Amino acid sequence: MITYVQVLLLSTWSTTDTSDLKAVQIRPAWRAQVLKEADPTSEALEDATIQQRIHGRLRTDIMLGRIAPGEPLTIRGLAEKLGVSAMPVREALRRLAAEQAIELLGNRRVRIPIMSVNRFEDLLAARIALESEAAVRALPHITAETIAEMERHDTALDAAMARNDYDQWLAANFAFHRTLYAARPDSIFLPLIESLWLQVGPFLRMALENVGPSYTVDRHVEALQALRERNVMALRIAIEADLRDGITHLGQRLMRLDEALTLPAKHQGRRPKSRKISPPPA
Amino acid sequence: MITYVQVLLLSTWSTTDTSDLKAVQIRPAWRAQVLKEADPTSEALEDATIQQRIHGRLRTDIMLGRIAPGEPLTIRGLAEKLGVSAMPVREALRRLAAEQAIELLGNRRVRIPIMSVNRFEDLLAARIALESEAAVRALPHITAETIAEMERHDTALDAAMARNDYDQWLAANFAFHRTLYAARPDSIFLPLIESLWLQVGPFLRMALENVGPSYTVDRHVEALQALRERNVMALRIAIEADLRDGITHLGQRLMRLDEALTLPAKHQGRRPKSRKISPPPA
DNA sequence: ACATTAATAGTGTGATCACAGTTGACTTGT
DNA sequence: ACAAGTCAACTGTGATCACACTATTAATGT
Repeated sequence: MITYVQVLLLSTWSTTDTSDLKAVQIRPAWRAQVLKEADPTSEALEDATIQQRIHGRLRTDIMLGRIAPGEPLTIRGLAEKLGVSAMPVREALRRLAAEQAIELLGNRRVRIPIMSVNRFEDLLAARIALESEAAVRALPHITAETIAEMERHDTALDAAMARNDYDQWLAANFAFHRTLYAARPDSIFLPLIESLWLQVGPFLRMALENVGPSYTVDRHVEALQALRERNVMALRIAIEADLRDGITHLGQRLMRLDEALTLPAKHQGRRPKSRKISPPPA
Repeated sequence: MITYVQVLLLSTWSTTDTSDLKAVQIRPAWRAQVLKEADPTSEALEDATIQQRIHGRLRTDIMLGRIAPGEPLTIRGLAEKLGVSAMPVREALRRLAAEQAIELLGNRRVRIPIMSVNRFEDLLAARIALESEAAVRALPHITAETIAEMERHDTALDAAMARNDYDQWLAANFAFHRTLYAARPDSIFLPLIESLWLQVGPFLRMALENVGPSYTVDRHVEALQALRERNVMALRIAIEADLRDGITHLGQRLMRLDEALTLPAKHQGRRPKSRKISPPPA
């Protein structure tokens, strides 16, 4: 008899070290979902540079969690896959690294950053601090059209949730918030907030696929109501509650994970402050 | 090759089906801490890539306001000035653009973003929101050495102010705050905050040269006192007061400076109309 | 047999070149 | 003398190649 463990995938990586092995079944849904080809969005090629298109594509792929953490990302590989030269790809990757979306490790490896309890809590706190402030500062610029567009995104969100389309669910959720914050012209908040989304996206996607959507109370309608009433305090509360509700109990399970994992591996000692992967001993 | 996963334990059950079994290693908070790229603070690294050195140098130059807004920045010009090829320079510029430090205009022009009243107020609000939160979250990790280092930066700040050395004044001020926020390991706040510093830096420098240092009350000693007492509320208040006091009445003179900035740069090209980032599919 | 070493394929970095579009000083026309 | 038109130099973008280094595979030794 074999004991199976249902787990929430946080990250994957590869190595040749075979010490300390345990058997776990991996659900097929976790298999690496590589970039979908022929993404019909194709925001109008316009006159954008190739680097911009590559960047935008990889950006949405990461934000919506279409790229699994641990999946190998190489310049030449992406260039060949996307049918372009290596030049635009490396600039796009450099840009994504500056946005904290990917990590460029020193050993010629690129990966999506690993999620940890501390990092998750920090990301949530930063999102609440920035997004509630951005919402309040966007409030004076809200028009009826803005609210209408947010409502459209909200209905798209419900529809996506109804058919368990996590991809569209995440996209609609981000679009809902983005239209709110982008109402203020020349907002310096949006780039910072989207950097946070890029860091949370891959984890949210995996959490959704394993736990399912967790919105019991629709905070979006509360936010919309606060917008109509021009109620600053209600808006701030709604945004914070939206972020906290949709995420917190994922964070609670994350806590248990940390306990469950630190316990059996206590003999590994404290986590090293800074450790380099040592080259093969000569 | 073996694939490892970092997982969150959700549930366990038993069965006899052994299909689709894979070997994984469960190690909590495992971090492949290979040297990350771009440690922005310490640019004195010896084995860094050329692109990293260029990026770090331009980064501090912008943050301390050594590059005047409107000064022409070209890839080949910087490459020749720094004695390197154009390749590292363009990647460094791309990275700085992603950090909101510079603007890549559509008409083949690069510039430091111009300051406006709205943008300045947004930057101040974002700094307060992020930095006070980062300070509070760093508080549990503060040690005596941290406070000692911050005091050293504070004395350096006073010394720089005494001799009107705005360059060192700004550097010491940023270093003071950075050591505080960096006390929390793996802080995701620091990159976001430094992005804000990069946007405020050029303007602060110009304001200093035109108005002079404006610290009447030293909020840094209050912050240090709050750190020693582990007083969360006092720390938050001190940080916010520090940012607000040091900047606010600079903002009052912002109007005149804004005119002075936009006036001589009339032929710098129009603001890019389509500066928004490509939204994900909705 | 297993660990160690050598070899090979593959990686990011940096340099150089071609190209289309822009800039800005110069030429030209009146 | 002054404005409009012109052209050469310059710009960022993208492609291709060389190089040092790495990780994976294959060969080797004990």
